[in-house]
Amino acid sequence: MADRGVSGVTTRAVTARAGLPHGSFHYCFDSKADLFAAVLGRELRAVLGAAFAPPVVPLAPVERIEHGLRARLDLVMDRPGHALALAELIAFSRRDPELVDLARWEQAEYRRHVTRDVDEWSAADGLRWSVPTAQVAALLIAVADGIGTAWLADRDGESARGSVALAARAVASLLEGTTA
Amino acid sequence: MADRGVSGVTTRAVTARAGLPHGSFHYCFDSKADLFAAVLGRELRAVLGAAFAPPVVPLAPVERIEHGLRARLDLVMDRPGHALALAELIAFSRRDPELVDLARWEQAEYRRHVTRDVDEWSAADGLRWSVPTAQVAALLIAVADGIGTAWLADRDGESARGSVALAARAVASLLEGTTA
DNA sequence: GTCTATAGCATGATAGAC
DNA sequence: GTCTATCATGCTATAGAC
Repeated sequence: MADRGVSGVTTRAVTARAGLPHGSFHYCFDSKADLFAAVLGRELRAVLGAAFAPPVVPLAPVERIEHGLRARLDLVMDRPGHALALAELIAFSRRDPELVDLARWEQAEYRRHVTRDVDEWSAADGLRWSVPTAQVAALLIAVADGIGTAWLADRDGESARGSVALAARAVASLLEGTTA
Repeated sequence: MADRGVSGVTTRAVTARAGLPHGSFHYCFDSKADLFAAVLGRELRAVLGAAFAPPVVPLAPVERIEHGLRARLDLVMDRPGHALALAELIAFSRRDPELVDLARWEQAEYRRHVTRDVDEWSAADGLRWSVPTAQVAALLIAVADGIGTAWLADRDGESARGSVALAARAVASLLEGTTA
């Protein structure tokens, strides 16, 4: 999928890459939709895990936010084909009722994770937000997603990193008692 | 494409929907890739046009930014199938060298437009940004994109509008001489 | 220009030998 | 469980009648 895109994923291509005969496909997966569901589930869980794997060192708010956004961007920049494929698979899966539920659930879970993460370090540093942290989390996720998507299109790393730094400053301004 | 996704766009489906015989396809378009290029080009130009069609009334900076972001979000919310199809087509087109150049060019053009727009109303109101406006534009585009994508997934309009309002406040904090 | 018919191929899935 | 062979279908594209 990373090499040839979603449309390049045929049962034949999959088994050929695995060095297996074509017929073996259907006793590993019931159908192609079944394979897509498995891949989507695994990848969404991987993104969810990776986003919080490295426990962040103590940092000032702006740096902390920037660090989180950068981690997401690095994930995309390190494996563009991979990120591209996942984006394509997610876009594709929005048509399938079963897949869309899976993606939706994982996304809600992701948002809960980010919200809790923001809650935790804000509390630890005695910081207060001027809006509910769930809303801050939703914005952070949207920003990270948008910056990653933009980079996938223009491959302009400097611009993407600039957006990250800028976004971190902007979001940090939503902390109470801050001055721009 | 809006109804059945990119994979549902077959030469047969297209001609059937148009009430034409199948053979007519290839004297309207050289190939299916040709059709995709035409659709992508038209849609990208439409987005580019719509984003600046309604000349905004005099507003304070935060409201002005919020208005712009809302306009983009409304485009998505008004025609989810349409937005979904475009997102899928863009994801798909990143595999094709010819299509990717088209998308890239239009995206650069879009960024130039937004930059100029920000420049214009900032100058008119005598406002100054603490970073180059091109960077502000890149962030605005990423934010708008991310919020739209999030809404396409969860269909939570309240959350999306909240993100827009929040993003507007956050971005406005990048204006010089502002207090959060 | 318009349309029918078909070539030529790739696909997802399965039947059935071993 | 493993693999070959094949089915039935759907696809893009084109040839050729009118």
